[in-house]
Amino acid sequence: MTIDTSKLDNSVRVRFPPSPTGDPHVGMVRSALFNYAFARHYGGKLVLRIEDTDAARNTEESYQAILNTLRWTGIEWDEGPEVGGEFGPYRQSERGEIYADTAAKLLEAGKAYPCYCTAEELEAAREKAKAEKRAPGYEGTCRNLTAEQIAAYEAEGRTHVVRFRMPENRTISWDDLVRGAISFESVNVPDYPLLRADGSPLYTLTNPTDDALMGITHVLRGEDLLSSTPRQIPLHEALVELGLSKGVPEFGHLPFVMGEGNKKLSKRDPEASFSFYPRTGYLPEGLVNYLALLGWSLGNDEEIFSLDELVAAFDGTRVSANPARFDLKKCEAINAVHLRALETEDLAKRILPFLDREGLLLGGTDGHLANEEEWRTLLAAVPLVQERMTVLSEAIGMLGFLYTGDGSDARHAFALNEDDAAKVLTADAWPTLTAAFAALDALPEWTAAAIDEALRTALIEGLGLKPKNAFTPVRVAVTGRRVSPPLFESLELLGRERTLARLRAADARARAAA
RNA sequence: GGCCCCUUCGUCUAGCGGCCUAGGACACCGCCCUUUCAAGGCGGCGGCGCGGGUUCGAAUCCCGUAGGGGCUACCA
Repeated sequence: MTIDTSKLDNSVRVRFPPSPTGDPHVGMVRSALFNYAFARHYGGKLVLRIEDTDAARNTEESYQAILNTLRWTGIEWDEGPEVGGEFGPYRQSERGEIYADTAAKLLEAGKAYPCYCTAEELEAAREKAKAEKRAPGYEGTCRNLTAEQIAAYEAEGRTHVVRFRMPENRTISWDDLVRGAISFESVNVPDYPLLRADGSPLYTLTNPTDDALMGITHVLRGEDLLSSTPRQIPLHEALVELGLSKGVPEFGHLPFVMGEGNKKLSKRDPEASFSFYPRTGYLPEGLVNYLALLGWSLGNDEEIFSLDELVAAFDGTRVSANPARFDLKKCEAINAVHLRALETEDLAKRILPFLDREGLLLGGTDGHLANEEEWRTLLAAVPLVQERMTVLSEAIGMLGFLYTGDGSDARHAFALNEDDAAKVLTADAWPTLTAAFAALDALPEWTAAAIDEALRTALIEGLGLKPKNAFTPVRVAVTGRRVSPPLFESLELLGRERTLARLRAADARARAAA
């Protein structure tokens, strides 16, 4: 909203700091995307930092999934795991000494203090405050302990956490990149823990410390962290005072990505999980485009753009402060536009793994998913289905009939969709099928144009059928479904042998029903 | 409860005092095209939460109010 562009040059350094717990979430991907676009737009750097300070919740699978997610999406990080950088290491679990040292300095300077309250005592205080309708935060019990009191606690064998000492009577404010002026009164921000009783660091310490130490200039993160900003700013200031940091970063809080109802998109919703998209056959181009639209717009009426175009346009000034509802229908529609724009060969390559996953391919040599014939068929079929698809997995249903065999090979055998067959291959369909068989069996030249002419002559002129009634039984007989790619081209691709065999089988079925 | 954020069609948004009888996209509904389904074309439905101000003039500025959301951990 209000960005001083004079300060935004190639010194821009932003970061994406995921916590490797669970499946990557689309909200997380959007956050990474905005940071990436912002960094690239200003010629700056994107730092990937893994915030794995909660050993109990982190998993290696999640860590790998995050890296794979970013790669699939096309988000490249300039510093971080696997690429290194001068501010590493980039996994917080490997930065223990840095945090211990920082905490010690904070403690020594009086910016932080040991707190001997037990979890039970804190819980009791919270309950009491709630009952008395007071703010339930930490009340500063140990904020001004004397040396004697500390010694007494130690003698008791009590352990302590380290708390940050919030400044008193101060208005903490900043100019949020997304929301403009925001301010909190420090009395409403309790002293918060930096170190656990076992001495291990908490997010509250590691996140600002690393932002400071890694020279982060702009923090673009979710709105859920907005209320932690007033505690982080004084910590940043303390780090500057201690000579550990050059300055306090700018903050921008991105709107939530919502799901059904008015709740944050939860892990319950299948579309919340990033893995849904590659699996279903969304394109990176499509997902990136849609995700960028969640809280951002180009400003004109254009909604279709590439990652590069996003980078070119994303200056950080057009981010909306409103929460955005995730709309899978629109995501599909955007994806479909990108899918339709693909070159034939490109689309064919992307479809291949889906056919393979379904067991529809015999496969080629040298690790190719398809043999030459299968690949040629696909190249010819792609133009027929391209504008009928929104996601890649749909190719399975639409093209499956071309990749089913007669049972003698390793592929799935051809099978009719039972619902469609029951509706269409009825008793009165057999004359149509018989006539179609005869016309095609006699056809000298097996091309779409010739098939078209032969079927029209035999069925529409010969039997006096309406096109819809003439072609639907043929379609179901040969492709197995009432909805298929264009019929004549489909028959041409399928070939005379399989077409006639399927017509004959369908004819027999229809006669049996008579 | 306290603190903070948010509020334009069902959804995502454009709009930053007059260009707005509010524009686009998705969804939805018609019609056209058509061998199915799509795609495409044309058209339709549908919105500034409410109340006060400020102003010649407010979706746009201010105040209030209502509603929604977040935070309030020795999680991140």
